[in-house]
Amino acid sequence: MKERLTIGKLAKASGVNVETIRFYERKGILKQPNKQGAFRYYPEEYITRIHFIKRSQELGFTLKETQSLLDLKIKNQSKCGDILARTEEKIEEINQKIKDLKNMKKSLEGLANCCEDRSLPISECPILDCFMIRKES
Amino acid sequence: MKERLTIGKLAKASGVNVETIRFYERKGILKQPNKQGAFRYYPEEYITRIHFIKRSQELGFTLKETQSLLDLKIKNQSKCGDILARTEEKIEEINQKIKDLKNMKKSLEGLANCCEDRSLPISECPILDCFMIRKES
DNA sequence: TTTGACTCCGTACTATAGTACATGGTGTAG
DNA sequence: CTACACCATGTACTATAGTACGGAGTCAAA
Repeated sequence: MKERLTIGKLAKASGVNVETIRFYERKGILKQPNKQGAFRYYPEEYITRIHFIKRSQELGFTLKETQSLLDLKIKNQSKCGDILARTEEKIEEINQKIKDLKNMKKSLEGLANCCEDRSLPISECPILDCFMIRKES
Repeated sequence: MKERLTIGKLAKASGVNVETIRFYERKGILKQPNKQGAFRYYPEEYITRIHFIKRSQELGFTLKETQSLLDLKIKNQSKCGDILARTEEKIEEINQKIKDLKNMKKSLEGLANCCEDRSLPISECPILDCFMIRKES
């Protein structure tokens, strides 16, 4: 055993499923390494690459966006500003999502306040009556 | 023409796609009405039902959750408190999502601040270097 | 050399929320 | 009565992010 990084060892080392790595390769997010013989043997840096993908997802980037981030990283014409732009777009997207969720929350709280007696039969539940009424915000 | 509400008219009246109504019926979210002849003819209240579903989605409920809301509405043992409980759970869920998004945002802003010169080649982009560093929050 | 663990590949399946389409049947207006 | 718009049904497809699995091939240790 020459301690080569097979897909199973890479998976264990980077904390993902073997199938996930194969999935990323199919999607073009990870490049298939040159095979020596029949198996894939990965350079060590693939561990970092997978961590990068996972971190990117934690930050709210989709796999597609992660791929484009990685593509930028590879192209040597890319400027640092390209990455910054992606980051700022994502911040804006997240701001919008937060706004949407806050609106939902406000509406739900309004509904919850409609309920004065939890033991009322559902036929007289004011929440369901309030349900269709939209706030004029 | 007896002005009966066929699926196409229901779709138009409630602002969804014909296929969507059929999809809801397959999922059990809408009950298929008794057919007179070969076609479905819907009572008028189906328009309200579809509006209810759509409103429920706007409030962050999934179709499955919407279905259980509608099920509660039908069962006459249900109490108003059941609906309130669902509403409060959903508020908690949304609070958690907002928290997660705010964490993402904070991290992304941290990354954006790493960038001092947009014209730097990507190989020297500090954002990508910062990427893997997690805040100890 | 044999065995057992691992790998390869393709395909199918999960969840969520629909959309699209082909084929054939129906209902009604002219 | 015929034409055309609409309906019924089933299946396949979209996006997102994987997971699961069957059957065949391979690598390495004993």
